[in-house]
Amino acid sequence: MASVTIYDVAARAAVSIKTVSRVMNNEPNVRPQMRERVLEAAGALGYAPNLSARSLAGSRSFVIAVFVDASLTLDHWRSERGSDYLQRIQLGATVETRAAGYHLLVELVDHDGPRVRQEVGALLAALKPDGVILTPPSCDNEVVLELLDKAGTPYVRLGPEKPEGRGPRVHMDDVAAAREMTDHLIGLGHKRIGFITGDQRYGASQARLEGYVAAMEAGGLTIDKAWIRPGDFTFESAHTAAAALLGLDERPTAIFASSDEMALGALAAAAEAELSCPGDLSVAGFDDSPVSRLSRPQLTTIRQPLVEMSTLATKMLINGVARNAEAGARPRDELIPFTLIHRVSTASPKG
Amino acid sequence: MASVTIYDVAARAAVSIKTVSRVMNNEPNVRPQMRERVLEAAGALGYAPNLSARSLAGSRSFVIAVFVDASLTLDHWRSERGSDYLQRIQLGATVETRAAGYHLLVELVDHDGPRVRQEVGALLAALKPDGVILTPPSCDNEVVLELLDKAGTPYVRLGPEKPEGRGPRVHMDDVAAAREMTDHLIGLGHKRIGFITGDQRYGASQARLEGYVAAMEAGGLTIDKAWIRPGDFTFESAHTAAAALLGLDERPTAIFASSDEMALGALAAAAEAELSCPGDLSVAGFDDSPVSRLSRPQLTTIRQPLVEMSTLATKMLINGVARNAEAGARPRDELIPFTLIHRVSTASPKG
DNA sequence: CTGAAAGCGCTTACAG
DNA sequence: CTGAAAGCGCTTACAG
Repeated sequence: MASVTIYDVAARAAVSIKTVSRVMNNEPNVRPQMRERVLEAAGALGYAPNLSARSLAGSRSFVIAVFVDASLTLDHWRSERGSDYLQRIQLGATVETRAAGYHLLVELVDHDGPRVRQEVGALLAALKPDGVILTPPSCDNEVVLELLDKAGTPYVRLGPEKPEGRGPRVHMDDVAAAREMTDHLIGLGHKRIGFITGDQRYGASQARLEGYVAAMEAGGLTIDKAWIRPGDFTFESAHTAAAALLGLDERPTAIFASSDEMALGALAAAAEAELSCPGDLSVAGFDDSPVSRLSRPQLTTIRQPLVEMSTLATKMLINGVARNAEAGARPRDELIPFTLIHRVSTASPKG
Repeated sequence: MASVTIYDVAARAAVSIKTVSRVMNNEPNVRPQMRERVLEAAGALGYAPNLSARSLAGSRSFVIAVFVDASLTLDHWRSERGSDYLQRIQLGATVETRAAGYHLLVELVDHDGPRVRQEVGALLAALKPDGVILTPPSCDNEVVLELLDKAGTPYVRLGPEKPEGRGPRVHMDDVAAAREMTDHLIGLGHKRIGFITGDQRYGASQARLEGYVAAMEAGGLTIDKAWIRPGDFTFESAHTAAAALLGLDERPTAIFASSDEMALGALAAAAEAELSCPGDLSVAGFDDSPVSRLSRPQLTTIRQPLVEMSTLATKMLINGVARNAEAGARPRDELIPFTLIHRVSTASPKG
């Protein structure tokens, strides 16, 4: 079926295509009566402007792209992990792009090796997106940032590690969050608190560890280095780590895992050691992912405002706020607040 | 920065733009030497063909869209459920589109009310996607199918309920899967098997119930209607349903939940009733979602081949297989096999 | 095997 | 407030 074009609408409304264009773009300088006629014709014909033509002729593509790391995504899938990080990021972006008449493109980017430059270069040249949302590690990749700057494509960095003047960012304070959770445990009376780290490929892992260390020090508690065990965000890694912690001569009375999924692994290890939670052992998670509510006891955790972050990032891109890299103007830096969700898995230690 | 166009490449290689076009599209009839020169020039210039221009001038847009229901998605988010259905569908589609040089667009569609026609019509007119992947309930929506047919846009229906001649589909047999799981429980020696249904807005919920009923009947077991309890795919709904089942005078020795998340709810109810799993009670799930491995005991469940399904659907769209609605030719119907994953949560009843 | 011309459906930059 | 012309960067259909 031949599609209906701006010419068909113009003919039916007996106006020029320019007038149709004005109406479709909500431009000023159209008499109400003309606008009415055009709208009527467009409605009757079921007209919708062709995106490709708009993009080619004009300066906007009505497309926002999200860059996601290819190998991390595939890894995540292969290791069958339950994180819904991407899903939440996407939800905010999809809803927001849709509301503004934009479209969301999900692009897998291979950040390892020398292909990045070629791949991202081609992506930007072919797509000409009006904005790009950068998830880790894209948000910290020098080549990606350079290419984006060179192409003049606005972008927002989601949860970046490197702050220094590299474009607008939207993030949360992982250090402060981990610190608050550790303070929560200390406040409950815990002195021996174990910590399970996340996958070191993510900057957040290091930040959360820092927060834990800072809070322990501020609380006057000396960290036994045996209390810090490596994990990689998987249930199994935390299961192993927690089992080791619980096998210590003086075992911790609380375990702070860097993700909810890992907290569940710690819970399983506790059950196997016949320790009740939170009676014998407190367990804290991080993320407030759906799985944090799928255990008994339900997990005390940190709520990451991922949907809010991607919603804001998308808005900035569409409003043009992200573009304001004015001479000397500092790029926007939005810190979104986290929340400690106190559920059932943490309590005061016995005695 | 002004982008590099086909003219720049043609000039540098000292050929016509048509030759550049041929090389970029891997068309025949180009001498190796010419091709070499063009490739060299394109590489040096960092040229990538503009998608909008290709789409406008040619017959392909290099875009595949996935239609996802808006309210179901928002509901899912609000109810904080842990299903990764969409994530898995998207993974297959993203990887496949990328491999073929295509791009994946995620479109939220509002299927309730009268807006569908306008919204989907505008989407197709504006985007002109080369193919559309239809997730439920898009795959069964008459207006969506009609619009797609009228526009001549190839599509694949993922997990549709209505089979009759409405375009190609890729799906799994939920009835057979539920039947196999029920047979598994019967084979273990269970006679009183409780069933928790899924959200009735999804066709799969009804199919799974049917499979359960069919297997019970085939096994010569009479179903007490108190054994079938309503759920909506959430942990809480199953927790309530399972508690009711366990409160029966003659309680079931096994519970088959229509999703993994619900199986975890059943597990929690069992723990509260001080019943061990699988010793006192067997619990089976459905989906093989990541959460099925996050419990102790790990869940026996049905693996849904979602990534395989979306991968195949995308391939069909890109290969043009989905387009073959030749006169009289029956649309492709691909049934992807499921797998019963026997883990720890199911065993023979005591005694 | 190669290329010159026309046109895809819009927006831009101008003119009136 | 409205419109005629040019052009965005490609592919199509055709000629040689």
